[in-house]
Amino acid sequence: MREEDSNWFSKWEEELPPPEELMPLSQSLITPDLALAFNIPNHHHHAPPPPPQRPPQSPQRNSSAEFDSPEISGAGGGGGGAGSDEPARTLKRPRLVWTPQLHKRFVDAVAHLGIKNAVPKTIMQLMSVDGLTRENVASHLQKYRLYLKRMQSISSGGGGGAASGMDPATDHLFASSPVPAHFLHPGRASSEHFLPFVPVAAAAMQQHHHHQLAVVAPHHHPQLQQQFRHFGNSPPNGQFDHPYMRPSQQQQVQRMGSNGAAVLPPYVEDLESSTPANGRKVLTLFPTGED
DNA sequence: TTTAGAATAT
DNA sequence: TATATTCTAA
Repeated sequence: MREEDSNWFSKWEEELPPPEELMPLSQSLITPDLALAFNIPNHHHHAPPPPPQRPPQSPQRNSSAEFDSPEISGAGGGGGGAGSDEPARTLKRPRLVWTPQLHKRFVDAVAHLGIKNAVPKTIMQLMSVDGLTRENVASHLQKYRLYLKRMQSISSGGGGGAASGMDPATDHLFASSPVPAHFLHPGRASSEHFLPFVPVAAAAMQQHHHHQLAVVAPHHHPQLQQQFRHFGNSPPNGQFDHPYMRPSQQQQVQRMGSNGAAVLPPYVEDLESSTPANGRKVLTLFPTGED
């Protein structure tokens, strides 16, 4: 019927940067130890296979540990604690750093899913960022919602100007990506074709063909964000950075032929890991060289 | 059971 | 502070 509905996704895809636009990885930033731990060949340039991070939730046990972190996390000796015998099952992963690019991915996924269907699991699947866990997304989503709420409060109450209550440092990340209008006033999209119901792509199950509900059951009522005046959230300038990275590795995200399953183009993360004195690894998505 | 959401911890 | 982890509800 409406071509718009059918095209919205295509159009959205088009705006995605081609592989040529992909940002060069800065693998060199990866410490030798990390590279070794992740089986990353020491390629000064080029794009080596992404670091196989331990799959988030593996219902099935992969008998073969893809990689085990050597002494980078354990270090020291003296027992090392839990890591001695046990495989990388309960290993702590490096802390994820949400770069503007990654956040952009996040926003895009949420935007196209709709607030209603934007749940951590779905978002995670749509983002197709390997290594991303539901927890990562959930945590970020939590903060993102607070951010949106804060913006609503500002525009609504307006007590003292938009600048009030705005933490530059805190909101800077979120400010990097424009907030879709539907986020602010769900249910009523003035000049935006908004899909009332978006069947989640899901389908991204583990290696196994275990079928899971691809759609979120509209059981509960999503708390509707009160509509508020649309205030110019567009960043001053130079906020549009959509340089993506090279396609991610194997990503079992397949689009559902049934309905317009949203599949975001592969996303790759450059990881730059640092090993602070604490020994806690830090996973960093390398920025695309924006300002 | 699993998952979302919020609270809390590091 | 940012993110992870934990806890509780649905």
